[in-house]
Amino acid sequence: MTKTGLNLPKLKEETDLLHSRICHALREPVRIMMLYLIGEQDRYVNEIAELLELPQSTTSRHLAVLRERGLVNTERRGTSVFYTLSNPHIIFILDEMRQMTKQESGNEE
Amino acid sequence: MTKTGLNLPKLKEETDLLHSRICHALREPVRIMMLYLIGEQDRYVNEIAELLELPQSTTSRHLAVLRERGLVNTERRGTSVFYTLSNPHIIFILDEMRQMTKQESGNEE
DNA sequence: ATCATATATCCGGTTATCCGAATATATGAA
DNA sequence: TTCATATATTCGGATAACCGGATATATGAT
Repeated sequence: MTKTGLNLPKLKEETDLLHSRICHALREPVRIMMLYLIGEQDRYVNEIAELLELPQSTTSRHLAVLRERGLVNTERRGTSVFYTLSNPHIIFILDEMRQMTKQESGNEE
Repeated sequence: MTKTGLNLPKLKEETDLLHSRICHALREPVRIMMLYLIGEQDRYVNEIAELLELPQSTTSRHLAVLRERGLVNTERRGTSVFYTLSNPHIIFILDEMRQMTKQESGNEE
């Protein structure tokens, strides 16, 4: 009989949450770039579109995903909408992942 | 003119790497569960299938994704194939994300 | 009110991923 | 070799996410 010391139903619940909040948001590489850009400083939509060389509608849609998942907040300033990180810890997490993959690409045999 | 102190091309490259290695692997909640199960102890395919109540082919395909992305390694023992974490740090990262979403679900207003 | 700018949403079409049954492959035992 | 078990892969079909042009909405200035 297979066993585990993990509380599977509880872990499943938390996993579904972290998946829908974070993993889904990180599904597209450009969204990760957007988080880094916003992490550097608050930014408005066209600024991000220009830096990443993306159409405005595409940029806005990606930002909407980040917003819906709660990773960023918005703040209107005049006609612009500034995006801010709701929790800068996401950058730490991204850096950890980045670090991990960098290590591994060196370990190949 | 829009500016950033980030090295965008380099960041993009590293972001693409972390995305294809990690984010893509975490695209499905069951794959996250699999990492936790394997992180607890080395496990073979049917064991994982049973614990997660998934068909064998589905389980094997998901494990293949984790393998292709370099998150797990395999080791044959008799007729079974044991899966192991190639880098346990992934569990730390998952826990960080889990923590982050738990905090946020309490912050709602 | 009208215009210019900034952002969000809608639209259709395309592509990628997923699923699980069925099949193929690999190992060990008889 | 033949059989049983364990795992991997193939298959067609369904679903979900993506794209960017076009359009709608919101703000501020004249």
